[in-house]
Amino acid sequence: MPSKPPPPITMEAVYAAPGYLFRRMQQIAVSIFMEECKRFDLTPVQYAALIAIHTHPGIDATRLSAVIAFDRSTLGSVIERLEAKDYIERKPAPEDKRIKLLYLTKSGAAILREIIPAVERAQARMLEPLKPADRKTLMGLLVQLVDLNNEASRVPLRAEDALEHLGKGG
Amino acid sequence: MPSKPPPPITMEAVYAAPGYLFRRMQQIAVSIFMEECKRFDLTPVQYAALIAIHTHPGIDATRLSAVIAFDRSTLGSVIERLEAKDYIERKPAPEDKRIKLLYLTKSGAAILREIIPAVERAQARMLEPLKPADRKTLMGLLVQLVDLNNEASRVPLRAEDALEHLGKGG
DNA sequence: TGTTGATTGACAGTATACTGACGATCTAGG
DNA sequence: CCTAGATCGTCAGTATACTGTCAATCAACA
Repeated sequence: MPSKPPPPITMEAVYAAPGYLFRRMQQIAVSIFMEECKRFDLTPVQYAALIAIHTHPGIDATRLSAVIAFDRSTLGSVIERLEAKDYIERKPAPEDKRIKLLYLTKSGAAILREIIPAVERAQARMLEPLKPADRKTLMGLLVQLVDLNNEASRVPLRAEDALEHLGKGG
Repeated sequence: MPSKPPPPITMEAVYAAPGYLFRRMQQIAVSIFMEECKRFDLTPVQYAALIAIHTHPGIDATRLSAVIAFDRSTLGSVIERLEAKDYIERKPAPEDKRIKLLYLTKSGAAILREIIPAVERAQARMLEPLKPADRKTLMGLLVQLVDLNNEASRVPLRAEDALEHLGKGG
């Protein structure tokens, strides 16, 4: 029986590959986000971090990285920049000298309120070319895929675990 | 009539946002690619560049950036690294002193042949958690979305345009 | 022909993203 | 109490990704 021939080396194969499409779509998404939000001087990553700190005041950097599925090393510089812009502040934890707790400043809370409409517009624009039914289908499949592939990424999302020690009386 | 209330600020909203899901999926895709291909010392981007140079020998950096939808600045360092690994070589164009033409070396052609099965495995693994029918649906929608949003990215894909001057006799 | 405008590759600067390592610190076990 | 292991923030190193700029070069036009 004949063995399967090797796949042809063509750009068409690249253009149809999941990895290529995910990278391309991410580039497009960032581009649209930055365009809608350019008057705010906030990147998508910085936005996600602000939301997480707003939702969980007093979170530390390691737990924050688990909540938004971010590399801890990368997060260090993100936090630094947010602090430099006076959107967040770091306070040492009294009971653990290793930890620094993160809080939104008034400035940070204000920018968050202001930027949200722009973010909503950006998110809508990313899917706009699709028919409404297709948007739902795509998002549904993506949520599934990201969830089922969670452990495949270096920094899996640990939304609940990360918060056990945060005022929930775990 | 009552105006729509502002959306709540929650992590759930972030987790369901297209931009967040695209970023997350890209992280996962890169992670899987690197895992399957770690013995080859090639990144996803370097792989795409090699394929494009293989398909279009003698392409220059600017056209290459259009063919794989890459920033020209970024591409400079990618080319540098591929050249340092002796997978490609740069030759000055005789009729235009600004341009350097890109060619695969024997080493580059060899690594390409060897890595392809690993890349195929990686691409398959990214979609593996979904049912076969859902994989097709997702890829179909993504291809559409990336194509229809092409102009929204800073470096739109220009597959055909870029090759008008390359042995096709315009 | 000579100048204008566009293109090419290169560079500096910023911002993710990941690997691996490190000292400081905390926790558990003996 | 004291040490072994774990955790925390940080840092160095590499690799995308984008913005903006620059000199060299080329093409087109007056």
